Amino acid sequence: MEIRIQEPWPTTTSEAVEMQLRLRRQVRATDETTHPVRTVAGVDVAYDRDSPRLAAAVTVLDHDTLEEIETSSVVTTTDFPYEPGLFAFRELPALVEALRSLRTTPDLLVCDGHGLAHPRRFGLACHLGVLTGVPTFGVAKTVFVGEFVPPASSRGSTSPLTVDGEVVGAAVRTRDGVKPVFVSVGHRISLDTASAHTLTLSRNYRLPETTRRADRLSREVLAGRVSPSAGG
DNA sequence: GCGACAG
DNA sequence: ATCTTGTCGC
Repeated sequence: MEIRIQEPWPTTTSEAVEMQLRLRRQVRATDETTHPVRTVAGVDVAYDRDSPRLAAAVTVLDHDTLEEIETSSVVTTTDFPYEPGLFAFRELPALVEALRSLRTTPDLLVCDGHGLAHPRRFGLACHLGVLTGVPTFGVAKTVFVGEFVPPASSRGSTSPLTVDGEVVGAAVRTRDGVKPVFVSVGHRISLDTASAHTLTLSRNYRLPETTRRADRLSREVLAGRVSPSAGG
């Protein structure tokens, strides 16, 4: 898929924050999909324990059957240190490169992390959505900002994640009696639709199948068991 | 000032 | 994120 980037990529913390504050105005939290969702992509990054090496992976699945349609991966390094609130600047360059070599343009992108449920309302999912123009949402394993009342213990239960009364996401129970995941809007989708997709994609495990596949591929590639950009 | 802090 | 043994449960 094509992804255009004209601005220089931030190098410092202040430049990164500045970019987030500027780009967040482009985020739209409403459903904008004009055609049925056929393909859903999951993205994830794996890091090497003692080197700046990292592997980014994308897996495109058929929305209905969850069968793998195409994959893409890349191994590279990063200079941007991990900093809560700015970790998108660590992962995005590699993810964009992996997405670019995709021949398919996914109808939906599922990110490993938050979207609007971020200190400046512009997490990785929002950033990737604005960069690609594709509807995105984030599914995180832990809360970053906000408060919530634990949803009922049965699969499908949800409860709002709020910051000073503002709903920034939702705690979604994807499995009976298992810790909920935290869903938030990235771009061009509503929270309800994102939550519904999360449940659909997490029928047998706590995390969406998209995220699980991308996570596994990124680790395999980083370990050298699978060659990068091998395609689907 | 202190603690918390997506991956 | 990554490092790790055993353990509880379906």
